[in-house]
Amino acid sequence: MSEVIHESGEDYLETILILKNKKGRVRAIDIANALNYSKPSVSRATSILKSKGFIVINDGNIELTPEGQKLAEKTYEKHAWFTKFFMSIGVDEDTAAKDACRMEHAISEKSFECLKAYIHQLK
Amino acid sequence: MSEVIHESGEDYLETILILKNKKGRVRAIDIANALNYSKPSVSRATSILKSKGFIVINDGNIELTPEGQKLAEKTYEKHAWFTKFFMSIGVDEDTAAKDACRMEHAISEKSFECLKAYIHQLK
DNA sequence: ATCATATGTTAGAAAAAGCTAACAATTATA
DNA sequence: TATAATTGTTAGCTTTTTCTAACATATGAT
Repeated sequence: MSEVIHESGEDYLETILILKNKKGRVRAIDIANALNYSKPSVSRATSILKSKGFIVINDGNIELTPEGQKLAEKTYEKHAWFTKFFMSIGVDEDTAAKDACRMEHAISEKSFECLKAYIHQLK
Repeated sequence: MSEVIHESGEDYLETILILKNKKGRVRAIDIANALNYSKPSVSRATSILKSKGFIVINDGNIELTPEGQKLAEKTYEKHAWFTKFFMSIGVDEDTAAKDACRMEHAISEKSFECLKAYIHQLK
């Protein structure tokens, strides 16, 4: 019943956002393919996200609520920023992407803002 | 049976290293107090770490094996580095410490080395 | 309209890592 | 030494998040 979101929940929301922007429409199967998860895993995850108010499902189409959208965007921004930043300092693309996937859940808003500002001011 | 170490395993090893350096001797109860975990949780975790060859237990004294020591040091170095770095860019101590606790598991050796080198070269 | 393929759900298992309750063993004090 | 306190372990539960197998429902092509 808790409104708490877990790491995997953030991953699902982020994936939904990316798929939405890429294809317009998001079904459970698209998430399963994107994350390489089984259909039942996605089915369960989406039903939890729905019950917590992060998504709604109309006719099989999965949509982010404003709250879900906000969270997804925050997560995605961190993901994109870290990927780019790591690559800019010499990390190979593969490692950069993989690490970004974890950093996006590990860093707080506060530290992220400071980090972005610090790196930005360098240029 | 896998030799894989998980995030929580790294936390235990790191805690053992810190306690060892602080007090010389490490018992299960010390870990429980340090991490605010129950005794059974520590009991189980140490028995797993032992079976994987990261620690040995003599007479109730928990000791890192060379492999355990190496991993603990790597984790601790990341922890210390991130804490200091975050604080240096304006993050409050509390947030810096909490974030470092997660970053230490999230970042790869590769990215960490690049990051350290990049920040160091700035000065 | 029927049959095949694609999509979604239910049921039940597993692993990881925490917990409490209860018991065992050790250590320390009166 | 006997009792009390501390430390460690066992058993069994919980949550989170994955899985497979089996079933249900939709979509789509002949």
